[in-house]
Amino acid sequence: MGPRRSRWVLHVDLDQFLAAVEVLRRPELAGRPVIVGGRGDPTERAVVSTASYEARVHGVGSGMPLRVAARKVPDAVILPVDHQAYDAASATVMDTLRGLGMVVEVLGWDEAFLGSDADDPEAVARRVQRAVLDATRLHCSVGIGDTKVRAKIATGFGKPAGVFRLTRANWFEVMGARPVVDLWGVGAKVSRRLAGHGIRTVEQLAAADEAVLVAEFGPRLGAWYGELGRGEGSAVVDDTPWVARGHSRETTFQRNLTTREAVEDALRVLAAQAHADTAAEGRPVFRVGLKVRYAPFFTRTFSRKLPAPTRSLEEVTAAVLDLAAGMEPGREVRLLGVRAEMVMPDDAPSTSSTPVRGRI
DNA sequence: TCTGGGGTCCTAGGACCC
DNA sequence: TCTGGGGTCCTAGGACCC
Repeated sequence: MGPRRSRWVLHVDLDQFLAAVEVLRRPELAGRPVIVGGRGDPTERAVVSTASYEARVHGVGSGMPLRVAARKVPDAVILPVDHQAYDAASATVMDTLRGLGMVVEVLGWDEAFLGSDADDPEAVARRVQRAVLDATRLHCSVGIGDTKVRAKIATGFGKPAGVFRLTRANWFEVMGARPVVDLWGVGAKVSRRLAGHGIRTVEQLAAADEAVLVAEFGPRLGAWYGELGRGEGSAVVDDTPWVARGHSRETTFQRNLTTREAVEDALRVLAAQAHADTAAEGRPVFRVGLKVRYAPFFTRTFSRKLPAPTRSLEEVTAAVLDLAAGMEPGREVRLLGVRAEMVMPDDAPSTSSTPVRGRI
């Protein structure tokens, strides 16, 4: 179908997705605090990917060290991340959404935008929830908006398993007095920089002088933050399949690496994995990156454009090892990562209008 | 509390060229 | 001898999202 502007944007978000999938295949876990993260071992260096609502009431959330989560909820069931299981569940959900006859833009494992021209979007939302539940036994929440930003933010007010409508008509009533960090695309850092200009709430951001925002954040981001405060932005839902810019593999070592040989061995493995991901797409690599996190927690990146795009693992590996020559000798290494950026296919869409576009 | 892994996009500064 | 202005490419770093 391609990009479509429709009357309504619906944002569909599965509730506690990873934990819900785990509970489905282990029904005895229903009602218990379930935490999914790392290899499921709270003594390891790992963080929480998803916690069930029963675990969240104890203050456990995504990104929290597994060790800490386990201490907060001693009787929690801690499970390893099982990519294959979530991929499969996600595929069923997305196929179900596509089967409803609307444009579907997949945002990640557990999220999608839908475009609808219906007179009664709440009825559409309920139909979506029913279809997903029937097909997968998973619950989802649906945000209804007149822009993507509003639809996305609306979903949070619908959770769990609800529907919420956020449009130009109620944007300031609902969001105006809230802190800017509640906006999709504003994090702690930007929030702090905005506070430096006396901008703390969504309505203050909406009314902010664009020249001030541009001076602080640059031409694109500055203008975009202003729009964000007003809930404005794209309402185009695009089902064009996503084309990855690159692939990366990184590992946090359970024990820091201390020798040159250990670093090189690890880099060969990571380079081979990243290269395999690009090879699976049949696209050459034009740039490689190396990420190093020294102990205790200091991160440095190196990258280099290759003399010419290549499909060769040997060339990718050689470039990575060459970049590693820039590492500080003698410092303990906590994490290593390798990134391979691919040549874009000729028919790929150039770039999006939305600066922040994280995907899983 | 001691901080994962896989992504994306933006900005800034220096090099280089005209 | 000192000094322009603009454009593009490259790399590092920052911020955010799920």
